[in-house]
Amino acid sequence: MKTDLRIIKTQESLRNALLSLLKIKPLESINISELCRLAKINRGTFYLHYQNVHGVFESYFEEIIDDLRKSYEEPYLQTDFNIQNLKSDMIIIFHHVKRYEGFYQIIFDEASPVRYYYKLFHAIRKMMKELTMNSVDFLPEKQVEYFVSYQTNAIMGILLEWHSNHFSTSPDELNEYLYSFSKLVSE
Amino acid sequence: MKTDLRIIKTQESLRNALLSLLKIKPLESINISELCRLAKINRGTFYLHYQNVHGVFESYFEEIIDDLRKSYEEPYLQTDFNIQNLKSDMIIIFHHVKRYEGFYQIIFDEASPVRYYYKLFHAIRKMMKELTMNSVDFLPEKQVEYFVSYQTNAIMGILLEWHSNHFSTSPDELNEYLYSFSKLVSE
DNA sequence: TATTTTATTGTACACCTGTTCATTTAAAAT
DNA sequence: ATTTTAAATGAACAGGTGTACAATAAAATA
Repeated sequence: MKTDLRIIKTQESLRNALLSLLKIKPLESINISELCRLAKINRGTFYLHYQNVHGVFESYFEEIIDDLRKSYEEPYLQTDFNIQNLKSDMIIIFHHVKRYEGFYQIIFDEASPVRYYYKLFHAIRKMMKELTMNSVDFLPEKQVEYFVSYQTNAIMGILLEWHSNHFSTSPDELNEYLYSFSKLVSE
Repeated sequence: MKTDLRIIKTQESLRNALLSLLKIKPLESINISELCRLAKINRGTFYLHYQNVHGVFESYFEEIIDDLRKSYEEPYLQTDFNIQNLKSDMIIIFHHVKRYEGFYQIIFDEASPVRYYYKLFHAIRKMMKELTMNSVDFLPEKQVEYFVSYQTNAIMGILLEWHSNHFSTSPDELNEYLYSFSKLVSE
């Protein structure tokens, strides 16, 4: 059973309207009424699909996250599922964020709900868990969960620093850093 | 020149009203009008002090962060500025979050602005920088900044995991984990 | 094509928001 | 105690919010 065409049309209009508005003003300043006016959608209809403007943005962000997931799976398909080392896998994240730099400016904006941060965190965490699961199987399960979150968020710390300098470092340089940091930690 | 008594009274009323409301409903559902009604403050007056409900909460959070800073400085005063090792310093953070568990439930709530996360991040980062500065002076400055953010956010990853299990692990246990993870990373 | 289903619309309502401005009132300064 | 300063108030306004419901129109189905 496929989705009603009217639903697709409504959601597309709203997304396009949001993308247009984002080119001229920040997300926080966009309200439902003006979004609906631009999208030529009745305001009541809006509430049949989303709760607020963030809902429209979030549905777009979910597709961007899907793109990250695909980037992660690709190399495995190519190399016949040979597990590569953690560091060379993480460069995928830096390239992904760089590609959608404009969006990640919004994701990491102070006013954005921390929900966006969590969405990215969980996407990266899932990769991280696959990569580290085997190497820490001597740890109790609870501790493994903590370790994966610890590792994942360390990388997100690099993203935060990257954002604070307006993504002015290259993905390759960041990957070098990441590699050297993991050598550094336990001296 | 000290603050006008009327200002203090207004801000106190609003804070008390917010704390009362937080006991019965989530932060996101509290609006300015009801907050002012409860605080017996004219709504126009509210805008002379804050932009939104989060502003009232944030001013309270800043004092909680100050408390963390003080906890961090204390041991140095006691032990005559002997720099202890990184792990034993970080347990302060776990105890702090546990003490204000109710507030950190809100700070880490999906709907909260990521600004709160950043506030905590920067407080911890400042401690982390002091603690690691000397041991990585062979790195170029830019890389040091990345490393400090990497290290800081790793610890915040533990806090995220802690929050997701409703702070059910003890601070001492978390500190054990943190210690073992730093041994683990570069195998 | 005719019929059924359901998404969208238009209208209405009570309430919230952010701002302005003249007036009142309380604190600070003399 | 009186004057000066400035914070708080109350009223008003245009616009946004979230919800409800009957009417319309477009898509799916037979």
